[in-house]
Amino acid sequence: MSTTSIKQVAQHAGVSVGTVSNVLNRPEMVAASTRQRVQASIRELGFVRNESARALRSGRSRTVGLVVLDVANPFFTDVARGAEAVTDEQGSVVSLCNSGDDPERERRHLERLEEQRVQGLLITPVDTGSPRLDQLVERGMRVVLVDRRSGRDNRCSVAVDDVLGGRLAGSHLAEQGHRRIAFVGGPTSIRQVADRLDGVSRAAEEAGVALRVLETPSLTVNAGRAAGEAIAELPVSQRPTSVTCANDLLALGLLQEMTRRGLRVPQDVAIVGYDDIDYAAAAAVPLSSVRQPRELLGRIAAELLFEEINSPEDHEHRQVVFEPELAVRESSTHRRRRRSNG
Amino acid sequence: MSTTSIKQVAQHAGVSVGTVSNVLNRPEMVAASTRQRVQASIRELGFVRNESARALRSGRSRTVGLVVLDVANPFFTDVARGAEAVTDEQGSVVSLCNSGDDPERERRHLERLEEQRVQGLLITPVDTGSPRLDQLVERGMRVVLVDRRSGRDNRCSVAVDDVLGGRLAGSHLAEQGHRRIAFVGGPTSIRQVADRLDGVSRAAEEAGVALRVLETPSLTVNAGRAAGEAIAELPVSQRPTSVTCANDLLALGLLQEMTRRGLRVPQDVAIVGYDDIDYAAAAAVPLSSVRQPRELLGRIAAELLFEEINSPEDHEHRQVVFEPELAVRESSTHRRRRRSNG
DNA sequence: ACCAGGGCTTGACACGTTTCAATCCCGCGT
DNA sequence: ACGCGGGATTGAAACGTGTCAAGCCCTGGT
Repeated sequence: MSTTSIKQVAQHAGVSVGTVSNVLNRPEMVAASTRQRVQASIRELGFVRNESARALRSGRSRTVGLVVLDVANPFFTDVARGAEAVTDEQGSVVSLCNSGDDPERERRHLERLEEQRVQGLLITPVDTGSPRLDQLVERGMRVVLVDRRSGRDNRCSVAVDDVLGGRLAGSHLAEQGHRRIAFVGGPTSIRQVADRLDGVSRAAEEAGVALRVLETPSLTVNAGRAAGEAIAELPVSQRPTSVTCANDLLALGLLQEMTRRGLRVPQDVAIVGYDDIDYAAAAAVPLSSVRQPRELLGRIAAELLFEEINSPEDHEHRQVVFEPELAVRESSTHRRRRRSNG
Repeated sequence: MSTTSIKQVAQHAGVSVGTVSNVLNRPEMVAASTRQRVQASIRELGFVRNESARALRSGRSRTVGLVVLDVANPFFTDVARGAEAVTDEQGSVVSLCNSGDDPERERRHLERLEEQRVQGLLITPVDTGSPRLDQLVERGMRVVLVDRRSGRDNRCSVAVDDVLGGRLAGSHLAEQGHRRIAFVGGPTSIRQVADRLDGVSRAAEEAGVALRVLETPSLTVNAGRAAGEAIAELPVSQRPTSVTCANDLLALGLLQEMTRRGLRVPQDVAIVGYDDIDYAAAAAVPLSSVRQPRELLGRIAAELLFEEINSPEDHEHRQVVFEPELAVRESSTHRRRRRSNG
């Protein structure tokens, strides 16, 4: 590997290491002629700064950690994009980690990020209840919760009102005349899932319609297919006429399985998804879905984090909550409607 | 931040720093009683190893870089998953970077990864021709090209035969009786795009059918919509009856736009995508697509990299090429066929 | 001629580890 | 009683950088 150090540059340019360091970090402090000579040596020797040494010496890295539940989920990639934009403006870099909804993997990532001495952490934790995060905060790690509300007031959080989102979906279906509604999603240990279910069930209660809950082991297309199988095999008299899914991947899987079995959407079963990912509108039947400001979520989370990093003294923790909207499309409306635009 | 160092642990446990280091790295070398005492101190003080210092001292980090063109593209997230699995087995960690197809962002990422002294690099470069990568290799960086064949023999590469993929798509369409075929994709400076086009055009030539090329500025759903607009507005006599897209995102956008304008797929325009992402089969009209072993691509790339890292002397660079397959679905077949399974 | 002051440069120390030769201690064989 | 071997521990050096007090030289003012 490129093993040239500041010392060799110094020797080559006939100056001291301190001067080279100054050229790199405060170029205005060094005389123009010297600066040029040093820069020439740097180029000639192919010198590359050693980030480990810099981090060690200055006591802090230029990295923030972003831990998400599923990198393959477009929701999180959009969040990541927002977070990365802000981080980039701050001259830092994002270390993107995928917990895959597995507490053990999450633990390993957190351990590593802490060893890395990252500046801070943006995280959608697998389990909100775990004390691990609190311990991190107590040890001085700056943490912002993403897509999750903080129970404590010792950190910032950026979230979307999932109860409201669930309610939007549920009451929309009730308004469409559905009397048997199902909710597909899980595991309910995930806070978002629980909140969305909560919203749907409140809406169902208010409208006086029955709610059936099908818990899934994960939030993937495959789990959606499996749920679709379960629903399709119910006797028609018991089968729900509409389903709210905890996210779009489930909804897409469900839709796919329905179609495969010859059940029509929305006539036989109406479907509402959650997240409004790009593929939702492009699905076999354009999917109604609860839309969240994904990229903004990431942006704001990162901004809060850097606010805390840059002025720790007069920073006070905030809990930001966005409101979702329902994008109504064909999968949940009986009358076929012409879409006004793409 | 947790600022306890090995020195403080040593003092607390009444041993020397060397011993603490040994407890951490070669626990079998230290007497059981001492080990337990040290471990107790570690827990009590909440000590966390400083990765920067370790990397500096040992001269190498435990990180490999993975630079992709688009993290939001499921193709790359699957590649990343494969690469991460292998990296994880090796006790290292992946730093996932998104160049967004922008040479400048790619440059910044490479610079940072080099400063980071990463163990190696898995990369799908924006521009194969750029000398930057060669310079990196010359400076001793271990590089494996992903989804791209290496012109040089100074590094490994893992790719899929894109010419073959294009040919599969093209001859499939010709066999279906199409006489006017279009190719949608771009920019053609991207090697994959050029190769796929090459394959399609060879197939067209062999079958003696006309090929029209629509170059797009990027490989996104939106670009697909725009291309769809262009195609739909051609006079029917000139309009291609089938389209091969350079990736599935384009195909989905194209499909969406066709449907919006009342053109039927596949009757009016047949479509074949590329990548066979999960959403392809779930699209409005299930999408025919060229399937690549995405996760395997990432796995093998990482395995080659670690082979080179772990035994640099007897490692010889290899160019691995996988063969793609065509997944035929409704979007390119005239007769409706029942899908055999999900 | 001398001093003050300011612009540049230097040199040494510190950051937290790992590594390794040197040392220590203890029990065993003679 | 003595030396020896070997396991356990120590202490110091090094990794590459940032920082900062101290020193250098030169100019301008008196």
